[in-house]
Amino acid sequence: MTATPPLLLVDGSSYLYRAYHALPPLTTAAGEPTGAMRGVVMMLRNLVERFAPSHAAVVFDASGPTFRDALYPDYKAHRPPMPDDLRAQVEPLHAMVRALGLPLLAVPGVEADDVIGTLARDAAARGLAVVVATGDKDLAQLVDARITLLDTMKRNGEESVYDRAGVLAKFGVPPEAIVDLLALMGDSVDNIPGLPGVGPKTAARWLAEYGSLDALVANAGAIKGKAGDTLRAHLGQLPLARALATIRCDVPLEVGFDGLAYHGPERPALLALYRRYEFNSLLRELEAAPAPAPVAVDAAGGEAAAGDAVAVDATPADPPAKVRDYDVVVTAAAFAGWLARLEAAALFAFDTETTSLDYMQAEIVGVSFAVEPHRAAYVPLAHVYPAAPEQLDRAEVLAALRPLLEDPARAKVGQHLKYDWHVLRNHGVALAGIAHDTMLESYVLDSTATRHDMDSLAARYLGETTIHYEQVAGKGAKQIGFEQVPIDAAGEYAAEDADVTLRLHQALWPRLEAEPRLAALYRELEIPLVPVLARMEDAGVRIDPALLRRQSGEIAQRLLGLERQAHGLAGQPFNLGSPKQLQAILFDQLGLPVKKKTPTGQPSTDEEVLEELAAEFELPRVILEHRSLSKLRGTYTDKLPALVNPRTGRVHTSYHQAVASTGRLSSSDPNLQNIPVRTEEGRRIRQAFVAPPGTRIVAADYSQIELRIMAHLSGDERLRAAFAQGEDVHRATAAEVFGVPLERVGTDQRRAAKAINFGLIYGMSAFGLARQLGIGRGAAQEYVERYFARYPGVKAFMDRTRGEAAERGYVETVFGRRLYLPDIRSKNPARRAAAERTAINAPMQGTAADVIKRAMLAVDAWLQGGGAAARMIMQVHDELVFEVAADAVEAFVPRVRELMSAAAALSVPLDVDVGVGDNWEEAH
DNA sequence: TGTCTGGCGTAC
DNA sequence: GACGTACGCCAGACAT
Repeated sequence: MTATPPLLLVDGSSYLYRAYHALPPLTTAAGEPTGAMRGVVMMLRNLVERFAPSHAAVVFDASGPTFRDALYPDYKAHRPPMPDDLRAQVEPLHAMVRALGLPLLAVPGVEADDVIGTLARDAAARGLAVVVATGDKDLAQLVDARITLLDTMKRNGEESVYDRAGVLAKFGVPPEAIVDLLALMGDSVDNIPGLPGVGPKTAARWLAEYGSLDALVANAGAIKGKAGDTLRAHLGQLPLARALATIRCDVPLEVGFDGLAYHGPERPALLALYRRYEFNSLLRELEAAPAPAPVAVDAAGGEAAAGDAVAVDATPADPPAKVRDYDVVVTAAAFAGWLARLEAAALFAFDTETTSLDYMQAEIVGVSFAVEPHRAAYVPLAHVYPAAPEQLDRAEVLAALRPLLEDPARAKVGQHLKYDWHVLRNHGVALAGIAHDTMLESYVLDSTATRHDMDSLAARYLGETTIHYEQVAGKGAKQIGFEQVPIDAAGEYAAEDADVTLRLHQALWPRLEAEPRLAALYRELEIPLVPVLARMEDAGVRIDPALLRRQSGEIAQRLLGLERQAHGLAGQPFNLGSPKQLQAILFDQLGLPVKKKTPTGQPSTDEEVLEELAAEFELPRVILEHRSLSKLRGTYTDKLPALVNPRTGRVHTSYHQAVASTGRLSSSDPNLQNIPVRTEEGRRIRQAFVAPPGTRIVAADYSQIELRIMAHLSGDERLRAAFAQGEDVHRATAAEVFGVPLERVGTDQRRAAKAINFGLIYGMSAFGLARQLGIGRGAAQEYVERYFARYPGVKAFMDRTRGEAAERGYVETVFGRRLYLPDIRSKNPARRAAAERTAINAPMQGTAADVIKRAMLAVDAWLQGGGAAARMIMQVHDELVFEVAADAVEAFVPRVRELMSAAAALSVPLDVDVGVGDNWEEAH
């Protein structure tokens, strides 16, 4: 940050659209749309806090035509009118911007970009630093030594800052060539024609080579190839395209620089607006803030590091000291006081601090609590750094807390409580009464958000920057265990965690309650699943490390042989594991034909390409075998033994409940959901997942669950009948598509039908099907058409789903789980098509996830009630794996089949295949 | 030495 | 551009 506060220019229009498409369509209780407003207000608030600008402007497009329409009648001709639920937010947003104290500009006849350009250049000429906040890359042309571009609110929640070097890195050309770049590329959103087939890469390459559009045009005759022809054919349109892309920096403005002074928010107006549009967390924050809010912040941030305990890396943008009241509890009396508060509370937030992120090893270092906003306590219990002060005894404190923590009737809220469940379990405390988990609240509200960690949620829903773990414990090599963090810093951090968790819950829960189906999913499925998953993780699975090591050894031998063979064929040694080196050998040295390219333009060496080349050449065959074996060794046979917990002799995965946007679980460290099964070689790894003496492995998987769900969702009579009659669905599909009797279906026909069935679930096109089956596009198209003719209900379902997604902006599972699809209305056809495929797939994949989660609850309840001497140890999307006492297996199998089949009442039966064995491979 | 990205491959 | 959802390996580039 510069010493002098910068001029902050915000492209209000671009952010408004971005927020509208990126954020959930929130409304007030009365149904008025507010999501986009809220997104923009949050962003403005963060920008002001961060840059502490002395002058600022938020610029919007004015209504009516601009000079560009006069230049080019088709300008923005394809842009649909503003959606009603966005238009409704424009006026309220303007009011909020004004109440925030930010000068607002909307100048008729020009666009927001032109106003920003004019203001930016003017300020830069005065020697001021300028920050332009926008989602529109066209503004990159303004960047210079004083003007920087800031792109916040990206899909992944990160931001990008573009100075001159940044623009060059991002676009491949410097700011002054951006206009030329845009003229060549065109802009489909604005309907500016570019050169057909010329994208950012080609355009940047040309400009890098010739320096400017003028020089390129002058040398157009010298450009070779198809692109050169294209260029020569379209020379005439370039001047207009450039004029349209050029931002004007000479717009006459009524307001002068002094008129852009920023004096801070107008509190009463802002309070009224927040209240009117139900921005409750912002409202509470503003109400809690001392009035009037301090505006002038020393931009150099001199005082920031002087804070008492917290600041390891405090930035000037950290919120000013709020009314926060955090205790560090080190006396029996203080602890007794907090215990009493917890006992009196209807709900309390708690959090544990530990020695390790590995839930099986973590020991408690301290615990924190909150029962009301902004008031929290940290109880340090095992800090061990030199001269650490006296702390309460860990065992005694946990014993005192035990009745509360183990009481299912005492409601607790936490962030990712599954972890705390494990940590307490390590100290013999059985956590019960998990009433709420903010991570899951956030996930159920919007599963497409990339992160549901507390820091992200605090920023998103409270607009607050929290103390990050790295700030107190360091990171990388310098990271220390939490037990070594000084108690003062630990207290601020840990107490804040409990406080923020509580306040997040207060912000999130009303939103969930406002959506009854989501609330039910959260309350009845996700929350009860927490202890079930914790128990599965805690159980782990026994593996046979000696077997895996033997396999590693064998594979190593074979790899050596293959490597020698490959080097011989290549005529030189090279690293078979390096796609880059392999690419050089195959395509440069040996001159093999390039079959396809990677997204970065390199010749691909993936399996499909190598298979194709292997028909003619020997080396690719050797590489393929080497690849598959080194994958097995590197990912599985070498790694799994290292992950065996020495205490339990088993591997304990982590199931992630808030990662997959469709509602599935995911698994890591190790990932038990991608253990090989398709090849003979791979399946040997499953032999190392063994049943301990006296037990057996039982694997139960849903048969064709996603296709069954498709039958249910579509209601297609023919497909439902196939399942109802227990037919082999791929065979039945083949009979329909190829018009032959069931018993006459050939293997290739069944294989094709299977590919069609899977393709449908994934939204595959005829093109993809053709590639999958190695047939012509016409033939693939014909298959698809015959399929839809025979299963018209499926066709109707897909059309309906796409339409509904476009209309509502999200799709739902049978149980009401929601997945937002902001790209469904994208003007970019590729993004829109991808969103449509997700729209088709998500209800099926997500419903399957809901179903197996329900099954897990049912089976767990049965087992916890003493139903059988068995424990559930793994979940692999459509499969549950159990470790069952040998003498209990016979009774177990039919019961688990029954519970899983009954997990959902669909209009088709849910069949479950169950296998038993001494290891996972045998149980299939 | 650590961190990030690209290319690739495993599962359902 | 063309098949959805994940996790994780290795190589290589680059920052520390």
